[in-house]
Amino acid sequence: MKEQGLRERQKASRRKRILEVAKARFQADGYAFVTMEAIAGDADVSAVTVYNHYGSKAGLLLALVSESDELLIAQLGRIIDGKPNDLVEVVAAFGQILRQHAMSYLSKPTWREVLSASINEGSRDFGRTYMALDRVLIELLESFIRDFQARGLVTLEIDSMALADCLFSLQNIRFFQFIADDEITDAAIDETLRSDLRALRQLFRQKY
Amino acid sequence: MKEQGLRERQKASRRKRILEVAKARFQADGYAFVTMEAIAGDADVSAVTVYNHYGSKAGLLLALVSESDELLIAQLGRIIDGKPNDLVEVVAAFGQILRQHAMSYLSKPTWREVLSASINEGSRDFGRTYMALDRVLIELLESFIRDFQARGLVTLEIDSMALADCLFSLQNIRFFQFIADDEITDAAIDETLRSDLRALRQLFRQKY
DNA sequence: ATAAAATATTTAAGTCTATAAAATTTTTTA
DNA sequence: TAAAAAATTTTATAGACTTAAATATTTTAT
Repeated sequence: MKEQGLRERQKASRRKRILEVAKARFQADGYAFVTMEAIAGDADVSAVTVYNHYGSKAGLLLALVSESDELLIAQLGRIIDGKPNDLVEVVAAFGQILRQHAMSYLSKPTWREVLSASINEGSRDFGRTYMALDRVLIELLESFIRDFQARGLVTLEIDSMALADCLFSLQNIRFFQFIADDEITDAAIDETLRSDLRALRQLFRQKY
Repeated sequence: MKEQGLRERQKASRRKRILEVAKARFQADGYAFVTMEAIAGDADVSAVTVYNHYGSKAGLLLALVSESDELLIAQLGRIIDGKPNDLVEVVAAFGQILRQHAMSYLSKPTWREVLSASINEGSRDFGRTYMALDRVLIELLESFIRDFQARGLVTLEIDSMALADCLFSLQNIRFFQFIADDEITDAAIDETLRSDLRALRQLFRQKY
């Protein structure tokens, strides 16, 4: 740890306080109904200070989301403990944990704001923050694939990174669809993802 | 055609005029810099009327995008004319045409607004409009797959709809990534998509 | 210890999207 | 031709976001 002056500590504590009250407000009243003024008021700062720290209302949301990551990663890591023998099951479990974690944290409408913002801010600072989470998840999935390779269940020929990226992406777009539609259930998306992998297996198993 | 009263015709013509000036303005000045007032002014209506017709600025954009569909579908339809023997090539061509069409119509920043809005409005009216386009594209891809099946290149065992949905989705998330990042080239995404399919083929070819 | 520099926050003012209600115009219908 | 219906405009308002200037407050250099 490097020496922190008073100024830096104050700034960090203000920043933390803003995020805390934002989370409480979002959960209590729902994202759309919370004004930036209200958050600023709760945190005893001016609205402009909130903007200085987080850039936008969506920025606050993205900061909140990336906060919840350690927990998610720990949960996902446990998939491999069961020594699964089927990669399809791993991908399905991966998707399911992601969706359940997401739903335990925010509602679908609020997640839509998150995804929407992450695309819109794609190239900018905290758009990248969100992308960085994806990167971590892909690396986790890659480690599972390498485990399969080590156990002789997946051929070493395969570029584990490419496969991880692809399987994660497939899972991810189904996650998008899950979030986009209020009616779609977790079970329905799970079945879609399995159906995806089934179709791909059938396609590539045949020689042509 | 059913008989249209004067009122309906006036409404339709106003609606059309609004979309036309919006398109011109967006292309000339860039989406972010165009105000709703400016569009309304160009179309000789009040700003509220623009909102009445299209709901929001993003709504205008989505209406514009779905306008360009017939052309796209015609172009995509031509893929099958070359009688390709490799489904991977079909998917790659599909993605490439989609990206090129998109880029000829709007810039990446503007497309980010479109995608962002389509997620955010997921459940509502024109969020569905955008989803409907996806549906059409999936059906087109399915017809290609059935063509492959008819020619004995793909086993009849496969649920062509499930495969089309899955392959389109994979292509689609790569499209999202293409749009999200200003730096990524068309060629890079093409390679990623091919690498996806390569990895999947290697995975499912092996027996396990 | 203190003046100067650097940093962060606040105040104030304004732009733009979006919505709502009331008033107005125009077309349709009886 | 008067009443009803439909669409638009006017007016007013909330809230996200931005910018510039003013105001502390901490840091640093003396």
